Amino acid sequence: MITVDALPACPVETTLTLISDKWKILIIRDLLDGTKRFSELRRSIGHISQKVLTANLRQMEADGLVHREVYAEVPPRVEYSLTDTGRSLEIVINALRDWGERYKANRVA
Amino acid sequence: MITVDALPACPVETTLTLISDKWKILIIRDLLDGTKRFSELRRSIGHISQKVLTANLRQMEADGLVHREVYAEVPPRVEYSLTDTGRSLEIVINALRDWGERYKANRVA
DNA sequence: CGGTATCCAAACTGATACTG
DNA sequence: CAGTATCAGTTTGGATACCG
Repeated sequence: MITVDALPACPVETTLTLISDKWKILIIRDLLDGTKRFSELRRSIGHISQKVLTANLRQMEADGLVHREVYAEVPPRVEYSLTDTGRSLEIVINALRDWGERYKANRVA
Repeated sequence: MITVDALPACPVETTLTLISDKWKILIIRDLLDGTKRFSELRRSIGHISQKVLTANLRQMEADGLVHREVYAEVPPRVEYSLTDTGRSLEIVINALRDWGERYKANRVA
């Protein structure tokens, strides 16, 4: 858990502290579509190792962005979803998406 | 220069390819205030080494985000500014800033 | 299935020294 | 001033093996 005191003064840096890792943004992008299991998430993100995905999800859970629900079944099932805070990042993701689309369009033009 | 062909299909990932490095976002944040010399930029960003700042600026120049102007003086003067494409990232930066402010406010509350 | 633990190679970073 | 070059130290990441 990143405490308030440890957050940088600049709000831009605050956000970067929480999601600058590129995987985190992709995790949020994919969880915006709804709850996903660990393996589903791994597949939808693309090329990410189990270790790195786990580490990212644990941090995001600690930071209050992601909710982790463990079902006591055999075989085990673990589902990940966005918290309200995590979902509020949709605005940021959309800004990234819009800009990426325009950048590509300009490059082709 | 990242060619169009090399850009990921997902526009979110395209944007990340260009600016996911946290320094790049801070560089853009600071250049949004106007043209800056190398040393000014280094100071305004905070704790960044000369090597890393140079490397980031070179890449951003190649990607068409930043303009580099060298003045043939002694001592030399090099000024960096945003291109139109670079400046268009202001929307993204603002989204990051707004979200960071809200996140901190909620943490305190 | 969804992890954790371990090892190792590769990437990044920081400090330092030097230059046009 | 604004770099480039080099090298050691730290981090990061992938591969593998094993567990509840």
